[in-house]
Amino acid sequence: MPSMKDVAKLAGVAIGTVSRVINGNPTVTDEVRWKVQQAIEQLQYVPNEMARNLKKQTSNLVALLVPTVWHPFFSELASYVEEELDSWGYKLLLCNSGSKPWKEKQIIGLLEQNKVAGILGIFSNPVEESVLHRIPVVSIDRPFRANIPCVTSDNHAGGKLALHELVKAGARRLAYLGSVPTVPNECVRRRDGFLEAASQLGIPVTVFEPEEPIGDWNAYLERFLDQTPGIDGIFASQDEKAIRYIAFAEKRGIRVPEDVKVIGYDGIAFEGGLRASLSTIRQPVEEMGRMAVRLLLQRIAGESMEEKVYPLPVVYRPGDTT
Amino acid sequence: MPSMKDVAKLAGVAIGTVSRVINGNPTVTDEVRWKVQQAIEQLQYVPNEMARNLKKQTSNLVALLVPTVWHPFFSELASYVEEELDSWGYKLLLCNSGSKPWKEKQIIGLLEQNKVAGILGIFSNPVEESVLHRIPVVSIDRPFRANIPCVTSDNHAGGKLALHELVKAGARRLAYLGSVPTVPNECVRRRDGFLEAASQLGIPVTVFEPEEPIGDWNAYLERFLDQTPGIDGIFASQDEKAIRYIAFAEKRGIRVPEDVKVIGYDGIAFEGGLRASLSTIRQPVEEMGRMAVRLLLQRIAGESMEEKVYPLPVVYRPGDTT
DNA sequence: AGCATGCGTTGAAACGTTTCATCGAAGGTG
DNA sequence: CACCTTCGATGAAACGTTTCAACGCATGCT
Repeated sequence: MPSMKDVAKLAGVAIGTVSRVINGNPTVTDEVRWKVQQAIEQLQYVPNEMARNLKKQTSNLVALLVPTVWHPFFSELASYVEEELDSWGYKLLLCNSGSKPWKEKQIIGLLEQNKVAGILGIFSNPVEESVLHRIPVVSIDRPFRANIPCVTSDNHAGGKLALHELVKAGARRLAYLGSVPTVPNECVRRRDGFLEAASQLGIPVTVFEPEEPIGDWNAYLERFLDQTPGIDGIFASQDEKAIRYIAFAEKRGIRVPEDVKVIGYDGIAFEGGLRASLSTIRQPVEEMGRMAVRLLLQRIAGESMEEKVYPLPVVYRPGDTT
Repeated sequence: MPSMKDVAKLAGVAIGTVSRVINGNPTVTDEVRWKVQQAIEQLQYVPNEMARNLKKQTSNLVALLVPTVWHPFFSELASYVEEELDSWGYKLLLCNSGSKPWKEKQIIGLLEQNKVAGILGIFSNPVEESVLHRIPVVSIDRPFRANIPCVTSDNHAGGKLALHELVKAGARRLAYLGSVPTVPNECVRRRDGFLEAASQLGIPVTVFEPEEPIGDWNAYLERFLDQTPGIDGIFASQDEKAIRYIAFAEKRGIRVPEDVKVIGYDGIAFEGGLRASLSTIRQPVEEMGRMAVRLLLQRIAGESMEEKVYPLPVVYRPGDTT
């Protein structure tokens, strides 16, 4: 592999001059620039990014930390994040935490060693304060700490929207099928928006939330059905929950949407999926991904942030379940 | 950020000694090791991976190049690849090529600059010979060149399997809904396996393949229906095609599986999706991902490969469309 | 006592850049 | 003509590691 030294020798200039040509520094004579470019061409020289990074003490790598990329929402997100990063000359390091706090910590440690320029994450637990001093971090979906910028969908508005759409579809006896409320992802805000709008309209809502991550879905949904007799409308905090509910309910002879209307949240459900699609509150995944990247790059550039949580507008995507 | 120099000074030893302690070199006295570890602890020292990489002229980064991670097959693959890499101490660099040859080339160039340890890819066009001399490469799904190891599913066997399952389900007048045959992904082998098994049983098959990537699905499927009247069984070269066909056909009053049985290929279709699932030939995604990683790491370690194409066994996953 | 042996440690070179103080020549001014 | 600027180019230091030849010091052998 040829290095700058070789280029410099061949072009008959100093090594620093080669550097300036490569970095587009304008204080170079056209003649010299031409000679250097010739030499680069001839030697097929390509700059060694590692050396550059070592010198500059930062890399062109940005990490995206997700629970698992094998989930439509996260893979769609990753896709946009990669695209946006690429357009700014950064590369994407993808890490799966499996939602395990210890794994998350370990990964962040490794990322520090690798001197990534910044970290984008859907975190499962708060990021250590000390890390924040050393690496720019932007959180997605989960506002753990006040001092990390966080990009989310407008969960509160989404919850309200879900309620209004269920009512519009004719449902009157509603249930909320939620997530563990102690994990501060934004599901609680979806719930609160939903409940707030419901109470404004004087509509009763049964809230059903697990106390810990769900292991046995069948048992869980069985319990849900028991506790919500006569229900005719459901808002699920995530599409996946909605889909599982529907599969389970139909086996029990409950028809969707005739007997029960269902609205999910996320917008992951395979568009034009087999036979039916889920009505859902669609998160603005693309905007969230791109915005998170741009915020992170601002941080990397040393600019300060204006606000702390950036909620992005959601839309209702009608399907066949309302 | 403290460096080895600081640690060495604090521990009162030479800088090289610190290096040996960190790398677990056994030729270090327990006493010295202890002193160094104390110093590391005290200074909160973490090795700088960049400097290490520069010196060793390689990184702990492996790139995975996919057309788009926003496709269930690729995101599942990425997930397993990441996990396997992680277990070997490598990190995953994710790149989307968008199936664009120019983009693919550009990315590979950047990866070279970044001195990735190796590249795993679902390539859309042949990788330049010169690159192969410099970086270990393993191809997934598409055996472009004889000199790159390639991990695929056993497409030929998968095609045969599809035929037998369609016949078992009672179909007799079959069609193959395929992909552009000039792109040497392995779809042609699926077709050939399908046709071979069909001719052995003396069953006629209508082959329908686009000449270029499909733009207008409606027009395309319209044409397909016109050219395959009276068909009662379809093998689609990819799940996505199968799903689109079904959605389109049902609008035309064709019932699946009553009128037409359908089998896809990939195994991506959302398990337990809304109401119905696709019958499909499932690729062994996990095995493919892990094997590709292991092959690549062998290459990186300088070992030679035994064979060139590694086909992994597929299974039939029955759904509601046969 | 003299000498080879082996082991643990040292110090410096090297990896390939960027950056900065310095230098030399050309051009403008008094 | 001497002097000050300006501008392009130079050369070396620095980034934080790894690696390797060399070194000093016990130890065991003759």
